[in-house]
Amino acid sequence: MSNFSDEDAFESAAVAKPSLSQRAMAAPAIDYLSGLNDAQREAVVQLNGPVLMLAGAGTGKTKALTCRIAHLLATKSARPDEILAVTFTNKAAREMKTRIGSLTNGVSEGMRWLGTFHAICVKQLRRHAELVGLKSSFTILDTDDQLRLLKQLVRAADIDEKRWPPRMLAGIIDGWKNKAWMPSQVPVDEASAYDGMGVELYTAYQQRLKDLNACDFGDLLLHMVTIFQTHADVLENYQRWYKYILVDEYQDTNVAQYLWLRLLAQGHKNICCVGDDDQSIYGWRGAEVGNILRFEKDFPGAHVVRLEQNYRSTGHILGAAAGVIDANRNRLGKTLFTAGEDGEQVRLIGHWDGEEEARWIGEEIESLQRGTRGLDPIPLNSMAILVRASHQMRAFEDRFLTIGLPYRVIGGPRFYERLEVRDAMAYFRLAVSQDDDLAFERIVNTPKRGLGDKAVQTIQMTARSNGVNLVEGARMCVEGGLIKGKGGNALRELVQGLDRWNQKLRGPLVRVNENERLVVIDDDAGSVAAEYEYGPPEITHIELAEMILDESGYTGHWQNMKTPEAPGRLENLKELVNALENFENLQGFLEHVSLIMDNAKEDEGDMVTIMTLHGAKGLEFPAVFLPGWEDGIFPSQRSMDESGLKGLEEERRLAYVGITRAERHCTISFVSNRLIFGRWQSQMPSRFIDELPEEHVEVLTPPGLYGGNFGAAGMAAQANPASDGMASDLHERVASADVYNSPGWRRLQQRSQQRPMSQSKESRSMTIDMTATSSFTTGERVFHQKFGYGEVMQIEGDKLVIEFDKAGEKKVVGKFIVSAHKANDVPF
DNA sequence: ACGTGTGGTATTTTT
DNA sequence: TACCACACGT
Repeated sequence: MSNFSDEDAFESAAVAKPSLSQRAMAAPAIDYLSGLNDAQREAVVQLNGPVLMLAGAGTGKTKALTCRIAHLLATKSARPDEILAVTFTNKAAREMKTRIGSLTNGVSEGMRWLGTFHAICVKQLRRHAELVGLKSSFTILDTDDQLRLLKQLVRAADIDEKRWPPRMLAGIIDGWKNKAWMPSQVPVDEASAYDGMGVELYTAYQQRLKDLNACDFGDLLLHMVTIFQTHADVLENYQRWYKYILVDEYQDTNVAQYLWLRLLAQGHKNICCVGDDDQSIYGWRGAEVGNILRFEKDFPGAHVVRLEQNYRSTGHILGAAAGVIDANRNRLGKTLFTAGEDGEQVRLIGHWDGEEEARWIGEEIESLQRGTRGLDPIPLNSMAILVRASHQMRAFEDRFLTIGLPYRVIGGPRFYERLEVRDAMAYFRLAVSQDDDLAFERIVNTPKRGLGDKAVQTIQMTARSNGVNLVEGARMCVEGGLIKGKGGNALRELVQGLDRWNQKLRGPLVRVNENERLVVIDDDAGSVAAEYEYGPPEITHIELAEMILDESGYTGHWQNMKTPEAPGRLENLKELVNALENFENLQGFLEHVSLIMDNAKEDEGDMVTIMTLHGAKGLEFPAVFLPGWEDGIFPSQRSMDESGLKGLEEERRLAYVGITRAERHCTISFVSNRLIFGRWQSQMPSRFIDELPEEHVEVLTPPGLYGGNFGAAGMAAQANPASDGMASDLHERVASADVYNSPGWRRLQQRSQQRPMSQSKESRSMTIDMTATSSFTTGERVFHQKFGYGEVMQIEGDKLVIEFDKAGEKKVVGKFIVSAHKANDVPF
């Protein structure tokens, strides 16, 4: 079937210098085993056969994993290139690589198969692309391209895009690919998804991808699984090559990844999977916790090692986390313990609304930073706010901006997902290959060239009827006079630019004469006679990139734009060009960029981190704040609606992940009233709060004269079930009812000041007004960003009359005021 | 062809 | 409330 052979596929590996590894082996072995506890050591030295390493949060899983690889190398069980080590993120892969490197004196250099699922699959697929109808030069589409393509197909199928958004189709197809279903393998009961057109469109989409010589992320795995399943010879070669297989975050694998792994491990079964079923939080993305739960059945006789000693968190934090996760059924079961101190209890506090929650956390952060309750000062870098959904970040950003607290938001749009970066990349892609129709579509009228829908359609028609790519089609349109005037001229310039940049990229066309002197030939047609070849490029790929962005008018486009975000966009473009330095050429850059969607550099300086719970997995912080623990927010209503008990359990694991990020301080909070989609809603505390064991929790009383917070929570609890009657399944109602009788709930109620309160708008806004100023008292020293320090003279609703030291008497809204004590401990 | 208005919608996001 | 996508008007 294929002409693939060991020598062929692994040629560079076959000639890998044994001398290097031998030299390293000869070097005194680093004592990597001594720093391990018993369980870790067992997981490291049990080299042969299937091993499942169940590694709880903070139990030193990466350490065990890297030591295991070091051990494989040190015992010469495998050469570096015979080890397949798979991670989910580039970050994890990088970290693993460096850590192994320091354990082995650099032997890990040769680990060519250490990487993400996707990166490794690309490497494989480039060699066997023809087996699935692709050329090895295939391009990898990002989600943006994918969506645009699907949109075209949906439109062509004459489907109502309002009722059946292409996004949804993208999700459906992704889901199918995650399950390793080719169009023909989609079960009948699912095939009719998307207005009965699901499979039909999936088929068309795959065909379109093939025509474009492209694949999406899901295809990378799917194609390799297909190849392995249909070409036994190819599979066998890989099975023989990879002597040992290691998998990180196994609980997050989807079916396609699972099949890929199982196929590769089938021979020797030397597979070591590391994971934690309690931290499986990507089910909505196709991850199957079942994969890890089933491991022992898949690999009979598997060694199961539990890492349960936690080195990260205090006893109370672990206890709280354990209490929550304990409510989940169907766990493999681990009990984390620590040799360290109990530390401080997890703190729990309720607030009137989100604004007050943000204000309180802001002050709390500042007091931790100053050092409080006899604790050492904690730098901002050691603190994080972890939210369920990114929109919750805003309240904190607003607040921190007004009080001037430095913060960093992680997990916004990623660098390579930014509009301007994608546009620039599209230009680069076209310079490399004019066959990239999607790239052309993207930039043909960016910057504005006066080419609208009609012009683009003409180009597409011309290209299609002549069987050429869009660039060629555009050329024909210009030369044939189909597109004239301003737009025509601009298009001509663009096409000429693309040709020019492509020439710069390839270098001048040359020919070697008898004296072996390079002779430059005028390159006109692009058809190259056999005796000609391209000389070395005259300019570097970095200069070329700058030239492209400049000559295309793209840089100018942003320079002329006076919108506030324009400077940032230019900044990103500069950064993009800077990133090129790490690569040999543009092609190499593009190849990697499609897979490396890392966040751009993290800002320097001492700042609080704000991020989602999902983003926080794998990280740790001395102090963690977990706001928004309210039913509907967290656990998220949507998760429960869509996935029922399964969804709830995944939310609970998310809660577990959140708590276990904390090393020493963990503060959970909830509010009684939240503005959701522009509506004020009464909130009920999260059911997870009542799963926190009482002995590990300290309930805080919020500051403020009125202290109305818990009263409000009581109101929310009463209001919610009544107004919520139509919602939800039995399980949920039972769970809600439980809240009233739970110890946690009674505790909260006892503390509450039952204030009569109607549901009317007036009374609610009045209450809000009161709490808005409730943190201040007359005579209190306060600080205002603009007016500086002052003293509260009078409180009028939500406004304060303040006598400022410098600015005199002013009336200001309470939310712009911050108590002075954080800036000055003993002000008066 | 491009800018403005309106209505519909609204998690989490490793690659 | 806020944003985005489309439809409409110029």
